[in-house]
Amino acid sequence: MPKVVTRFAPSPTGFLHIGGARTALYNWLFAQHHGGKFLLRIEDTDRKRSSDEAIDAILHGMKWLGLDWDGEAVSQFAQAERHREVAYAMLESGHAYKCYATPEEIAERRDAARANGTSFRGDIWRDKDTTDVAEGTPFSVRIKMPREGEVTITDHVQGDVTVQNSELDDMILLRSDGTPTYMLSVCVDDHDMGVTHIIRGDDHLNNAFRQYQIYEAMGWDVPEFAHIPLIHGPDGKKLSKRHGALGVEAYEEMGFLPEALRNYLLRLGWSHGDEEIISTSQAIEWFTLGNVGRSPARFDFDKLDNLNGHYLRNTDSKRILELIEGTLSDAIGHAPTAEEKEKVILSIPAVSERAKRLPDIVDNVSCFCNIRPLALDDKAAKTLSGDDIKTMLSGVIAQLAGLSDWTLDTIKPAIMEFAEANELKLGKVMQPVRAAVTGGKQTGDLIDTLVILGKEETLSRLADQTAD
RNA sequence: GGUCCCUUCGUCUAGUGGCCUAGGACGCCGCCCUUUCACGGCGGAAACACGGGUUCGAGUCCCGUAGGGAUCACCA
Repeated sequence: MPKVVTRFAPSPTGFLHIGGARTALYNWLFAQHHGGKFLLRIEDTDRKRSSDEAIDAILHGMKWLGLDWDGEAVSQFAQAERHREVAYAMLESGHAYKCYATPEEIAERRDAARANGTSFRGDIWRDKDTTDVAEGTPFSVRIKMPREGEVTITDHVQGDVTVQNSELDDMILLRSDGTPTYMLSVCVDDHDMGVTHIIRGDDHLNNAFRQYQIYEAMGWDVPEFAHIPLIHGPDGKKLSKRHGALGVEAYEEMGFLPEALRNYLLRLGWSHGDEEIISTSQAIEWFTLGNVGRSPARFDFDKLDNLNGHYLRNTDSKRILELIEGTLSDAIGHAPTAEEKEKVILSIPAVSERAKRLPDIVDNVSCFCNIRPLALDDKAAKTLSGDDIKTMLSGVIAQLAGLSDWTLDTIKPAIMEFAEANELKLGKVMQPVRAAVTGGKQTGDLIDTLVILGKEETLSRLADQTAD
């Protein structure tokens, strides 16, 4: 068995969308699983629709997701000369022929056929005598498809699929301007790059039969195929740029961790028994094409959120800080100081417990920075608006101010003592203190919060709420 | 319309003829924990599209119907 070589071949007409990301993931995983290679090729043969921005977006998306490819990303357009060479070889061997029909003529014939309920195979010049054609007349090169028989492809996901050769059209290999089409280019590149397994979207299943004939005509080994189902939007409709499909950078901006998205994408259409949380190394060990489902899946943000929350909780605080530093600066209006960062890091474990996305952490962790006077949310404002709250808070300040040690073991007894002395329930004291000190943010255990904040900051915030 | 593919809880899925009175996860509902919030724990509602076969026995195999999807470019 030859070494496994897979590839991801996006066209640079936009960002790397979620479906493409999953296709790339599966290709990457399959190659890793077999100790093979994973190649990246940019399908830029359509010069008009390709852009460098799109290429950058795709490369960035791949890197962010952690899908590293072997060697350099290859430009398909750069191989145009080789593709042309193959087209001419097919012309030479009689597997292709010149077509002098104009695009208008073709369109006309196609429309007529459609109206008749028949199909048009583009074969106007297939058997025509070309001796009368004037020198220099532009022509395209079309493949001469077999008209008899059928081909069965054993797809690694879809199983045996059979198509009658009579269904195949004489597709164009070389446009009349001499540029190769995608259909030709993919075959040549996949062959030249030694790709053994083509794992791609379901939408290419029909193309496999057309491409099969190119391999046959050239006498090349036909690669293995695996056509994975497409991803649909929450409403069950196909995900497209117009319809809810987002680039992976959008998920990055929304605050998802790449490992969470990877895990989600892996489970969307693939399974290993009841496993849900799957590490990358585990995924590499377990991934096989046979476990890929055959029906399209819907994208579900709730599940992604849940998974992301799991990974957030298990991520080192320092890394979280690095990830949120930029947005945190925006939130507090200045770049966090070293002292603020220290407090933020201490608060991250507790805050992460209740977060689904990075912005949730930023929002709650922001109150550990020096942003007095603290803005209060509605609930906190209401808690602090009660009768005698100011007096009570002043009492708490007095109680706490006397503490020489500011720790878990000194603060809690002090507050309890204060509550008892004033015949107040603990909650009646804790809730206003929490509101005054956090402004309503979710920060975990109150005493922990006070410890992290420090004595001075705590007392200042409390004092802020006793002033008129 | 032609061709091809698909069809288990709302969603992602387990299931490869008996282990299925169909399991897990997300979401939802209830309870517990609790100084807030969340996490967590416990419990609950919730599905084999339909109709025929084959078989001692079908979610699992075959056929049909319905529904969904893909594709039919000098785009990729």
